[in-house]
Amino acid sequence: MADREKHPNTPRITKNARLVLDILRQVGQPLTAYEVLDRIRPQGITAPTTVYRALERLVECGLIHRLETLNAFVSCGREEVHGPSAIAICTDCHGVIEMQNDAVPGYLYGWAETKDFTVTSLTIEILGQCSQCRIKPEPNVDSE
Amino acid sequence: MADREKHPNTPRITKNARLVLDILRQVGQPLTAYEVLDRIRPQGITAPTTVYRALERLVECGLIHRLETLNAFVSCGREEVHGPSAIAICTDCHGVIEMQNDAVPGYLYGWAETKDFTVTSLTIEILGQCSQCRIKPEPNVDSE
DNA sequence: AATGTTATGTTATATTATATCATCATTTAA
DNA sequence: TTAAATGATGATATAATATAACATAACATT
Repeated sequence: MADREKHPNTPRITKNARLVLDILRQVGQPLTAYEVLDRIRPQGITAPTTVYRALERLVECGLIHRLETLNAFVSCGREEVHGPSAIAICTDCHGVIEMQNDAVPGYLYGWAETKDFTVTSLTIEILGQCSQCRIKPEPNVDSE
Repeated sequence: MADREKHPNTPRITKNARLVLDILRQVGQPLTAYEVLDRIRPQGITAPTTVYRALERLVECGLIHRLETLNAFVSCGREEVHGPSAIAICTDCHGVIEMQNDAVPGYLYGWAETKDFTVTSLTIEILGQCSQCRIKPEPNVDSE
């Protein structure tokens, strides 16, 4: 409630949004909408629409990120995110590293401005391999 | 052919890739795979698979970009692209502006390195409104 | 010609996302 | 206190995006 007072233009966190947020926080990794749905079924949620609505709300609240390159959603590293961030995603373990530095967004906004382009959203995603997974590569099933 | 000599690890441009590339170049705007399919049907192509294969090849060749935020594909502004670029996409007219500057990718690579993260791909997309569309807004259907 | 390799064709299906409309809950205002 | 308005949820259907799997064709090499 304090949240709402501080950020009155932000949608409130409804019952379903709460359920979805808890799942994403508990997992700590990106999940697709349907993966969320599978985990939320025990709570009586059966329709994709329901999950998508909750996810959309949470994105608007800045509590989760949508990862365009994975078609998935992940809870923010910090409690809440303000302004755009860059996200590195390990394609092996699906771990996520967030960068909250303003430098890159700042630069991109600046560039957009020179093109007389009005920015409404910024997506910066980096796919690759985290240090853990480089050291200890995916256990290969048929490595004879 | 000179191309293949210069970039031997790049897939060659096959018949279908050629067809798709020509369409994307002619249109000059992002198209979804199925929009490409519609325009390529007259050439006897009927299956999504065929289009996706061609698109994948063209992305590998660096001749087109995949736009993650639109699930669409657009031919490169330049003949061919080397290294990652930032792309601004107008949500009104779907026009695309490419930035080929190395600064941002360089910064992001640097950041990834500090996290000991090995980058395999970089996606930078900016959604918003181009100057044209800000001046002359979308003709609103029911503006009474 | 036999073989291997790459590209293409064909069918089916998986995955991701939205539209639509009905119902329920909560607030607002008469 | 009810009526109206608004916002959230539920339920069903379907749209839009993408891939799997396997068959055939084209082409190069031997």
